[in-house]
Amino acid sequence: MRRGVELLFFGYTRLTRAIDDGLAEHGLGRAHHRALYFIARQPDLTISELLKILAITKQSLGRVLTDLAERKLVETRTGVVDRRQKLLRLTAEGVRFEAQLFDALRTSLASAYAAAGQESVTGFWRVLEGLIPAEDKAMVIALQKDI
Amino acid sequence: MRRGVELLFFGYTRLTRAIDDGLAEHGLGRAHHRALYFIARQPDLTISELLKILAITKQSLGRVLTDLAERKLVETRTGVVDRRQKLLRLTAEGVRFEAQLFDALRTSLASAYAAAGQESVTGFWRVLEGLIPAEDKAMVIALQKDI
DNA sequence: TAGATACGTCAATATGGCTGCCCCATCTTC
DNA sequence: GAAGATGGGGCAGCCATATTGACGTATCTA
Repeated sequence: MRRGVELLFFGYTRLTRAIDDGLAEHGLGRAHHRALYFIARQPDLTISELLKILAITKQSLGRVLTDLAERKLVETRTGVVDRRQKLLRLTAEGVRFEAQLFDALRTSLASAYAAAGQESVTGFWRVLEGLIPAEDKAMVIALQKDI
Repeated sequence: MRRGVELLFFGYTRLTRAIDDGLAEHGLGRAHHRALYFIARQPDLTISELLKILAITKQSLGRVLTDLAERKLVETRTGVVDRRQKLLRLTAEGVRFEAQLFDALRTSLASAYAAAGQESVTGFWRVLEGLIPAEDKAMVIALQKDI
């Protein structure tokens, strides 16, 4: 039990640290990366969808998105079916930047995957899925539909 | 790959959220819990050891420990072999409180473990171990010696 | 037309990090 | 025994990221 808690703590914090330098070059923090990541993942995401994923307040997200827009990493378009919505997308530059950050994550994860073996990776996923509360599960599964 | 990143993000954040209410009752935050946790884990830990584990600065930790001491959850004693050191310990109240918080974590983890099966749990551990950089590994292993 | 929804924004506040600098007590080494 | 290294504490100031509550506007739906 304690082992799981600790490994999760160390694994998560060390993985996230892997991209701090890349972010700092643009004067951004981890919060920006999280937004960037999920926008990259699901282009034309709306604000309210992103709010659900990140589980932060509108104000917190607003600041982050403003920063990203100022740096021309993210752009918004008015929704087609509902003009109140804003659809979020990465700019070409945003795509490049996110890919660069993701590369650092991928490198770390890939070496952990390789060291542990495919079977372990499946177990890793299974346990983590079990940690997600029922009310959030639908959202996470929706994300992974188009992996 | 993206799946691993996402699951780690959701799994970690959702697990940590499980204890926010318990902490808030004492006016504490997650930083306090992390200190509490590792002191519970290894009584008579020194300040510098805890600093290495948490990988934060002395000042940040200082504030946290002050809060915990004020609430009489943690106490310090002068080191035996080296009188400059302070050995950190939970008070009886601290032990009770940490156990209560840990219980929330255990409940979440236990249900994830049960749903995934023992084999998956082993894989979960293996992958997470692979995420810990070589320079931190010795420290984590030392922690787990006396599980 | 009335109400709900999506988004934006103001002000104020809290938490948890950081840097740089300086202090004291104690241990170690010469 | 003196000099320097180490463990710990503390100050001032800063930054990033989150919170709440309230209010405004555009747009959709009944």
